[in-house]
Amino acid sequence: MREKITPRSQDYSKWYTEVIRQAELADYAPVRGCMVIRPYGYALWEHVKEGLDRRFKETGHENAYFPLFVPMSLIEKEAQHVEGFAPELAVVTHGGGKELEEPLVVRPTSETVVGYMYSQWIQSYRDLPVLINQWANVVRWELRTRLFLRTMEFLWQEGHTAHATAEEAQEETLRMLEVYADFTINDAAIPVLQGRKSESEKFPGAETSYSIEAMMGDRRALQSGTSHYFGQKFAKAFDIQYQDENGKLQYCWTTSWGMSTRMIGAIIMVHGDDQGLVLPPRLAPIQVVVVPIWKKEEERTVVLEAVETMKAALGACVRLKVDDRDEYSPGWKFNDWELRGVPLRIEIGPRDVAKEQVVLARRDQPGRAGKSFVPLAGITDAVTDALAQVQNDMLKRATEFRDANTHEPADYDSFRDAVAQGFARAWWCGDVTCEDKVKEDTQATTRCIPLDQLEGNGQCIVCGNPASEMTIFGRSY
RNA sequence: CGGGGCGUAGCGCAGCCCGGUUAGCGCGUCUGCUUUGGGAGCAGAAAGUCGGAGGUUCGAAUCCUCUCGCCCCGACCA
Repeated sequence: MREKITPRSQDYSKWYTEVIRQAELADYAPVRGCMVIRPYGYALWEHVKEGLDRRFKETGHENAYFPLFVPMSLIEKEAQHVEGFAPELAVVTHGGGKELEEPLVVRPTSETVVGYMYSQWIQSYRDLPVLINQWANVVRWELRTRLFLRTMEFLWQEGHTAHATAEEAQEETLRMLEVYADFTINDAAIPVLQGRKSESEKFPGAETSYSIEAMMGDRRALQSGTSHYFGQKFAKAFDIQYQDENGKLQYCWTTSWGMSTRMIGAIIMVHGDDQGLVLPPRLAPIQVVVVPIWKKEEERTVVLEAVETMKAALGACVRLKVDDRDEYSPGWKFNDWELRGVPLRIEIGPRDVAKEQVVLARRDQPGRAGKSFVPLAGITDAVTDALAQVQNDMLKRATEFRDANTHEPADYDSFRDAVAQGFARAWWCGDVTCEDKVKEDTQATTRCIPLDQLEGNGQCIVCGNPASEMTIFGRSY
């Protein structure tokens, strides 16, 4: 028998790890800080990928692949970029039994190789914009790791674009931020705040960084996607130039944006409960699980026949799994599929077959509250409606939770309380010393400066100086 | 890198302080029978270089020295 999961209230991080391992999303690898993504976890990732990839294509992007190794000299071309990544680089110094003339960095991100290639591919304004995405793995030598949230190697997607004008590049940066928000809200059912990163939280080498920020079940923040505007910094470092309509040589304006397997961590922490995972229907590898129930052999035949009929009707429109394993009892299966977060469960036994109905149970509403009887005749509509309803309710619940834990403190004392319990939305002058003070006092950091700002001005919550922007503060992962 | 915890069967642990012959327990696994509407029962079976190296001893999971690894908490980060 599988162990009961540690309740979230008792030890949130233990709960998180246990859910991942017991639901078989991932496992620890023989290398410290690395994980194996198991089939169920990978299936979830594949749905994340599909949701994003479709949106990238819809916004005009193409996929390509750049190499894993980056010559050290390329990494060093952009000063702030090296500085930011140097401490977490994995470097290959030997190959084929010999010491390499130039060490190869295992990419922590690909701006540099991409920049190098773009400088060769881009000659004319007619070559622009270049809109490329790649699905890849990257390595960052993290000191403290956690499954999905921060592993040494992780899977992600990184978009890299080059444009003829600053405006175009800025538009692209915000467009992709919007794509991330759209995916996260509508597919992952996770409400997010879109905003700009402070100077200190910026991506190394970026002119402006944007992120989407979500609140986890323990009220901490998770940066769930980023989009960067580089201005001409990378173009100048990598000599990405084009000739404009007037024959003048110009540097490109570039962007990059990424979302990673960390998203899976967000899904676990935003929706999960003490029973385990709760997956949003749009991304769930299995949307509906059918648990047939019988006592006698003849009942088994009748029940399985009804299941087959149902499968024929439903299988075409939802990702359906029939759990006809003989070795487990129905109760065991209920618990098992709840742990795995399957959004809907159909129970069907001899009594149901006789009444031409099934029991439909919602994962997001545990116990009797989430159960209802549904006539077999209208099963397809009932199931698709229920899936849509679960998806909606999950987003609604997560949004209510976040809003209930987001405060607008009036003074620094209440700000400290607010940030200890969730998010604080407050005026901030933009000065790094205020940011540092907050971090020291409360461990909280600026998460982002939301794009949606109220009219007017206020006073910095820390120093009292005039401030023109409201900022979200919170403790983060 | 600082602090804490842990390495004994697939998983979770006991045994260690106080050395003793075939190293236990629960879950899981396998076989058989009975079961199946919220984590089934009985019977039987397989499975362990006690993280590694060295030492002390007639004898080491247990004592000593060294070492490797992992997890959790802090500083750095998608």
